[in-house]
Amino acid sequence: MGRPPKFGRRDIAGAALRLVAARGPAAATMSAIAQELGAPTGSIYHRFASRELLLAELWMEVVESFQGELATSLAEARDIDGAARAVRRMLGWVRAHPIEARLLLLHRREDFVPGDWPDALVERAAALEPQMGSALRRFCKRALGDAGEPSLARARFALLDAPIGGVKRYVQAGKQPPPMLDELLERTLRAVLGPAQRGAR
Amino acid sequence: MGRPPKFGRRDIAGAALRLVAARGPAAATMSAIAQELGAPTGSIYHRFASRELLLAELWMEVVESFQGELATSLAEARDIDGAARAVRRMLGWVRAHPIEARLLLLHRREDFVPGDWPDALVERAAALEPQMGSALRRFCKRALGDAGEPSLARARFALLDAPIGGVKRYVQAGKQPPPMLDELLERTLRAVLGPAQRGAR
DNA sequence: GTCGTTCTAGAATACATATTCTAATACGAC
DNA sequence: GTCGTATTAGAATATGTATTCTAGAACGAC
Repeated sequence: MGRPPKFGRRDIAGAALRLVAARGPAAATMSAIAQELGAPTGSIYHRFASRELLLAELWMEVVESFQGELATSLAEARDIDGAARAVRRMLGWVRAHPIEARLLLLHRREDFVPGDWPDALVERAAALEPQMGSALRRFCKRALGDAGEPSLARARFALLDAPIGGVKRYVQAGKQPPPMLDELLERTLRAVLGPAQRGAR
Repeated sequence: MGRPPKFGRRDIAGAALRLVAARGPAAATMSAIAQELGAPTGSIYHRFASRELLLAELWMEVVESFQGELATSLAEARDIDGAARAVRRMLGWVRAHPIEARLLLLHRREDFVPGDWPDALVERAAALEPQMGSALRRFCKRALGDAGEPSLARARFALLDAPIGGVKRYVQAGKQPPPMLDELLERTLRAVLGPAQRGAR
């Protein structure tokens, strides 16, 4: 019953994603999204109560995809080699999702959701922080035998900050991260998390 | 002659900087800046022709400060130890300029200057890219004996991307980067740029 | 003191954007 | 075919922001 939808949530979110990737969140105005989609602005409001909700959901989906994969592969990592695999998989995600990577790595949450999360998403948002945090903590305990703050900080740097910092340049340039980056990040990982002086034979 | 100024360019830029650091570039509206300063909006236009010009100049100044210091200390680096010193100095800059660091590291140029640079600043802007680029290239030649793209990519990662990625977390949190970060970044540097298997000994 | 000039003050304007509203449509159920 | 309804369509509205404009104020020169 009722007229069949011509523009679904998926389509709308997709149009917004393309705009964000190409010209940043500020460019994703309701009229720009509508135009990108060939729809009137009114139709968008049949699917999303507000622009904020639309962008918030878009952001959330991308973060969940990225972080979900990373947390999963980190949960499987039982040692440094496993961690190296997790980093490689993160790069794999970026290579496989260049558009989403631009949204995620080139912009901040605040540019999508200024202030607090809309009520409809607080629960999903609340699940995000602990997921990554506990994945890291467990990994530290398991692979390094210690989940104290110093170890945690090391792991955060080697598994998150350095990889993200390293890959951002390529995402920004619209290029695929080169294979060499995998190697650089693995070296970094071993230098930071590896046994202190294993090199001495 | 003429009425003495009550609000100078310096004051205005300072107010804008505080707003950007605290709530992002979008929050630095002309009225917000005026309010932060206790001035009417009109006065701002006596100093800056437009909001775009104001923000562009602010951004430019911070980038010049940051990059100038980095390029200088990189120019002095004659080997890996020198590079490590340069990285430490970069962290020093961040520690000494926490507000400016927030502007620089937490936001993108596009959030300040959408599109091309205003005419008044194209020259200054044009000088920025080559400065860093040639500093890196010279360093590679001098310290690594090779300025090919692979070496350059390594140096960019070890000297720019990894440090920036690592420090951003603390800047975001409004905290000083801990001393441990210096150590992590130095390890990274040596792992990425150092002689391949020096460890065997 | 008067004049010329540089500035403060803040109201008025122009414009862009999110959101709402009213009407028209296209389909399934009957 | 008629009815009910979810949807398209796009004009109308409300709000926020950059910018401009008009007065008036404060100083130095003379």
